[in-house]
Amino acid sequence: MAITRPRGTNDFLPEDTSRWQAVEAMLRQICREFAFDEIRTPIFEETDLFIRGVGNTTDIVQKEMYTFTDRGYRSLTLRPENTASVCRAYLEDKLYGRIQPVKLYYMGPMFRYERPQAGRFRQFHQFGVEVIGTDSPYADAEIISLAWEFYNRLGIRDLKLYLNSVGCPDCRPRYREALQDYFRPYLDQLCDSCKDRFDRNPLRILDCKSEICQNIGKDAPQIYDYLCDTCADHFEQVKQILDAAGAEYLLNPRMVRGLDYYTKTAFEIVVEDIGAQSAICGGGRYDGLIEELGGEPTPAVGFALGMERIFSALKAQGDDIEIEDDCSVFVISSPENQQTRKAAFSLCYELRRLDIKSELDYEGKSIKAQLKAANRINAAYAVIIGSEELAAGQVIVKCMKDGEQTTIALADVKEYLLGR
RNA sequence: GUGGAUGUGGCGAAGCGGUCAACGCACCGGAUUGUGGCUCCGGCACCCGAGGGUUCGAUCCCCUUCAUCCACCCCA
Repeated sequence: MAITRPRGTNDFLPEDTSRWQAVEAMLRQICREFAFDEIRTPIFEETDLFIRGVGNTTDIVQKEMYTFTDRGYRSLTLRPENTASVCRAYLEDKLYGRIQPVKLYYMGPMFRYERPQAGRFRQFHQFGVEVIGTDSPYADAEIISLAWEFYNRLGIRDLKLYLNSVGCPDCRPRYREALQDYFRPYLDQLCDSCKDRFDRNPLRILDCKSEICQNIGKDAPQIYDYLCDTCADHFEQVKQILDAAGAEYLLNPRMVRGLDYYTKTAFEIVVEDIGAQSAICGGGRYDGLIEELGGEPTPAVGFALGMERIFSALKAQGDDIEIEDDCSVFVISSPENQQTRKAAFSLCYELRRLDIKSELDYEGKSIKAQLKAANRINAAYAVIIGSEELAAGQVIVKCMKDGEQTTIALADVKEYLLGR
């Protein structure tokens, strides 16, 4: 095979796309119930949007972006995530002038240049929601419950919801310093990646898989002791609202968000048994992003969930989405009689207009072969238009399940089949 | 970017230095007259990811390369 698809991309075949469509329909339905409207933004944007929006220090910006120069010498980037674009649209399209908050959802492909692995692709698909224009903890709780409801409806089990607060530009730096002060004496004992993390993102040391680092980090200061009053209060309210709603969450003070723009609430939904990339949904509050992009200070919350990981989880848990793979009617004609073939074509067309899924043979195969084809695609009925039948204005309707067949008038087939 | 595993027909899968590269599934055709699903018969890899090398001889050994999978990193 000469040309293959680019590394880390997938072809979704009919047996896949029907499942995707079912999940997408479920997501749209839930969004309707929660009063979110869809937004579609470009798949590529000016590179600077992501540098400013996602954060120059993040892995995404530093090594994972698909950036190219177009013929007008503009630097463009395939979107690695969609929140920055939605915020850009909020400003550019003046959504701040509408009723606040603005509640939007999106779904579509995202692109990150990473080594592929279980649950990780270079082109992957996210569904996400954003609530822009309110700092209410109810908004945080709302989107969390939306995500949770979705997974429950889908039937994914053993989910864990991790909740944390990562503070804000007022209080996070203080915590960061406290952590660095704490780890500094142990710096040369930490694992290699944690030595890097020390400067880049000391919060991540707490989450290291190495036992040594875990042990060293045991008595490290907790974020909760450093949150400012505003953040602490907000966090407290989110927890109380979730408690009141009966949501089960786990506080995870070590959970860090990868993207620079997060403030206050951070959450993650995780399923075991889909491999190392077990985060199936991640989100939080990003009160500083709109301002960073040149707008008025505007609070917002959102999350993104990975579509591919949904299917991994379903598969790992032995579940599948019910899909219809049968055809209702196969119309058969006599291969040697063009009149019957045309009559079959016409009947097929009419059945389709009645919303009856119908097929017929194009190749002039023998009746035996056509019946075989009907059987193979799981047709419920075969309608046989033979020369003799056509001459008499009749057709044979054969039930493929039990083999019973009856001869009826051609004019009556549609009604007959509609009644089945 | 780093590490490990793998790469034989549409799919699954034997063979691992020397007979025509097993087998199963799928697919195609046939088993008398216009009728499927079962059974039976027949067909289906000048080639073993690609390129080089070693050898009298390589799918099986070596090198390079590409791809896939898994893990690190990070994240959805």
